[in-house]
Amino acid sequence: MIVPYIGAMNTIELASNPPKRGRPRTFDMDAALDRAIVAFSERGYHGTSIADLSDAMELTTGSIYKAFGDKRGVLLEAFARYRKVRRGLLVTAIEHMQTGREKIRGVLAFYAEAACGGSGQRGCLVVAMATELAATDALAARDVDEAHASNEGFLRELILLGQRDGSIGPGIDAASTARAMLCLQQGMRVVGKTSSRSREDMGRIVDVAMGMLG
Amino acid sequence: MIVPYIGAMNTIELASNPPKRGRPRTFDMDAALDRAIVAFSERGYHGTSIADLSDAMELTTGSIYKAFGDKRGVLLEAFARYRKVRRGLLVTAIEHMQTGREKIRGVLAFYAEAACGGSGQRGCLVVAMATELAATDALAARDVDEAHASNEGFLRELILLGQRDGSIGPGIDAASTARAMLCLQQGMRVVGKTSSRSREDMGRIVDVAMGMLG
DNA sequence: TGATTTAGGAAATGATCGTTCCCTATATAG
DNA sequence: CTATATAGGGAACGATCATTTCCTAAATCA
Repeated sequence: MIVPYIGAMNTIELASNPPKRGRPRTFDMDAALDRAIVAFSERGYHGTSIADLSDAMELTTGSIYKAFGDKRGVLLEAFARYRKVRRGLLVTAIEHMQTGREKIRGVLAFYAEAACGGSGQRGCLVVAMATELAATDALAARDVDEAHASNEGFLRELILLGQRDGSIGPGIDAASTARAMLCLQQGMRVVGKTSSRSREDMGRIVDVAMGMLG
Repeated sequence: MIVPYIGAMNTIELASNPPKRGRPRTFDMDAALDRAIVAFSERGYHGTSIADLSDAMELTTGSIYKAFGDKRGVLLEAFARYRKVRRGLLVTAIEHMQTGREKIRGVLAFYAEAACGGSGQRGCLVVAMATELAATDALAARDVDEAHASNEGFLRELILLGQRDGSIGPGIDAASTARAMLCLQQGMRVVGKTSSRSREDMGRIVDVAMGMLG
């Protein structure tokens, strides 16, 4: 899915026009990855065996290795899709909001909601990869760091937007506040894994966190 | 270490005066657990094999099973010690501070410091257990939830202290603010795993987070 | 059509996993 | 001293792990 950058035209061509030789793939790659995301998020990388993935993705062992190379390949592709899908949902969730301040609240509420109930217990793949693999897998660590930097940057831009539209005071340090909010997001996903806290409890966290905007 | 509850006197007696029959233990239990904590925090539960533990704890396979029953037993004891040690260090770090507000800052700074550099990459055992085991191990999930509740309660009491000593305004919702700060703590440990952020960056997160106290 | 290429999948493989066994060592109890 | 109880530790065990192999199926290319 993610192809190396060569140039705009080539990248698009390679991504959307894979070579049409041999028997075509019959399973739905996105659906399979979505199921892998659930498995890895719930049980972690080492806690998910190929047999588990085979069950979850509804693919045989051979097909998994044919399509992804190895177990780590499944994780890396699942991670890339996870980021893409979650970012898409997040952007949709806040695009109708008017001010930078409201959008920031929307982002935090998006994570608070994800940290509740079933999706909360399922957990966040970014958090799972960070805690389990960052220390031993350099590529995984880079991916996690990229995801964090991206999320932090997204928040920072929204704070700057809020300062331009006047909904956030000019005295706020956008970079540091974005970083703090990134930590809050990731922490909600950790706390949500055991979810003895209600949706209302998580919602109030958002209210409190908005205090960081002055 | 953990003994079944029989009665207050018996419990204390058993815990502090283990029966003195048979060959006495020759290894240092706390030192061994400290090494297990490092191993589990770095690589996670499933990512740490008995052979890894044997290397880290400087104990043979047989000795580990003799002393802890099984791999999960090592984790649970390591977790208990992790909580005890960290709480001790935290209490010491803030006891000289005068106001509730200052103590809260001290707590956040304690976690910010832990999230930096080597200890940041090593990671937090509470976070590791939450993300990897909460979904599949009910006892581990309960332990994590207890740890979170304890940390949240600790913060809440400090906020209430601050409201009594006047360093924190009476309008602050102690419960929700404590919960938000718990998330921030846990999130710092997640982000700290890839630690491309400097000690100064983490320090500024504390400044921003203090804004939640009004 | 026949050659080539890629996908799907069952069975086999070697490595590593967590765990147990068994023997020795060292303490206490009588 | 003998019996008993617990710790230390190496070797062995069955289970499970990730991965490979090999065969069939289904597409394109010439």
